[in-house]
Amino acid sequence: METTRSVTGQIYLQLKDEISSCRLRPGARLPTNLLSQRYGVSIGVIREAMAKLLADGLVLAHPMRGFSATPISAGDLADLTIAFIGIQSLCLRRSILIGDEAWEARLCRSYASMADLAPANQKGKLTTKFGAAHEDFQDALVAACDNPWLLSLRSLFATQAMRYKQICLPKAATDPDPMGLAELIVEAARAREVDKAVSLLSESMRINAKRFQQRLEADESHGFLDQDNSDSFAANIF
Amino acid sequence: METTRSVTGQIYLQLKDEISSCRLRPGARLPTNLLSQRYGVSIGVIREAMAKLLADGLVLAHPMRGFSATPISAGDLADLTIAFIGIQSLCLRRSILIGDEAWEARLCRSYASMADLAPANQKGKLTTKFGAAHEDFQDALVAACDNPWLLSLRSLFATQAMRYKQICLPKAATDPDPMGLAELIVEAARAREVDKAVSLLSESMRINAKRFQQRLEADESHGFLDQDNSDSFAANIF
DNA sequence: AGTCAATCGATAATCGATAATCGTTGATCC
DNA sequence: GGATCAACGATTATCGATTATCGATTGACT
Repeated sequence: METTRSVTGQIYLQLKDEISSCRLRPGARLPTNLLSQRYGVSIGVIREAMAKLLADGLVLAHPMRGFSATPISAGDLADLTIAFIGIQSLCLRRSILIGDEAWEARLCRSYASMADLAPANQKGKLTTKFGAAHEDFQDALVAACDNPWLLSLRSLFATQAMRYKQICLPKAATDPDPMGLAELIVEAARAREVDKAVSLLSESMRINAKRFQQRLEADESHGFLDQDNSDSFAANIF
Repeated sequence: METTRSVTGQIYLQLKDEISSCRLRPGARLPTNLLSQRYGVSIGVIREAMAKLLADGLVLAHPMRGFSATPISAGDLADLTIAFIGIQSLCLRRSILIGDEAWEARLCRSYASMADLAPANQKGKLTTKFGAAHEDFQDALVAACDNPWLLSLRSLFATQAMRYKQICLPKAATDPDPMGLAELIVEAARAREVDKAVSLLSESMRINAKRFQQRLEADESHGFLDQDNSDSFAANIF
């Protein structure tokens, strides 16, 4: 989309990053005038960036009352997980169906480099390196999927999931089995056992989501995720 | 979204309608200045509406070269069909899983009113009434799905499919069996035979898409869908 | 004559200011 | 004393004009 050259595109990417990383807190109001002077651009640019973020589901529009970062909640995570698993499964199905040797090779390579980083991860904290490797592995699984619609949907959900990762990972319990079912998934995928691969991947995603879910529910019971911190939104933003 | 009250929202809906109905031809350029004077609003409003249409996949953005209505093609229809079937299946699965008696009742009602209109349709031309009934039937199938993500994806694809309907239906061959597999689908859904219902619905959608596909390929071989009519875009728009 | 560069017209992207809208506060009335 | 309404302040939505960018055309140079 060559979004990096236009001012709007740059602002969009910055805001997307700030919201994805939860530096802009879920539920926080996003006044256009404050943002425009913060970034040194006009209000129109901010509004246009907001429109794109709206499409990503990263912000909510309140008519005549501006925008806010979309809140996160245990309930939304549950919905998101179901939908994400569904899309990822569709992509994987198609990927296995039409993937060639090159796809298999990349998948194995990706799995290997993730496995290399797993021991380091066992120490207790998830390194960003391992996180990146895990994402690369997920990408490799569906790399052969040729359907642009499914792929764009997948990246939509990946963006959403990112926010929950950022919120939950630092506080979540150590993953007892970071490699999960990865090896079995690779085997099933290479053997073109579609249903098996899909159900394994689904199970793997469900397990991960559950850890986040528990973390979120604990937070919610303490009111940590109150979306109504509108009075201190200025502090939230910067 | 209360989109009807703001100027941007109204313009968005108008443009969405004009593109969905193919009154704004696929591939046609959409110069912001022309549109702004056409609708009597500022360029900013047009741009903001474009951003939303971009999210709907109804327009394409060409950096520094404006917007155009997204082209349609046999290839895109093929991709779209696969993705749409996938999403619709996910919605249907969930709908059958948690649908109650009220859902069953609505489904039967919807099927009945479609069946009532089928004989009239047999005469040769698809009435808009039957089309609406068919859409209502599709909605009723997934009405019990409670996942907002899946539902919004479904409406996204429904919008896309609308364009192909508008283009292909008037020229397509008469549907020999307009009711398709509807009755079997209803039976399977009510019996909670998830896999059966899903595969029947998938098959039904595939058959429909195939008719459009053939029509499109015929048109493409005659060059009717050339996207490169940029010189006469003004004539295209109005 | 062919190729490359500078210029020109057309169009898109951005801006600053204006108009419209909402929530709130304070005064008035019951 | 409590409730209602009106004016105010804050914030958003919209506009028209300015600036930046693109593609094509013309002209010079090899």
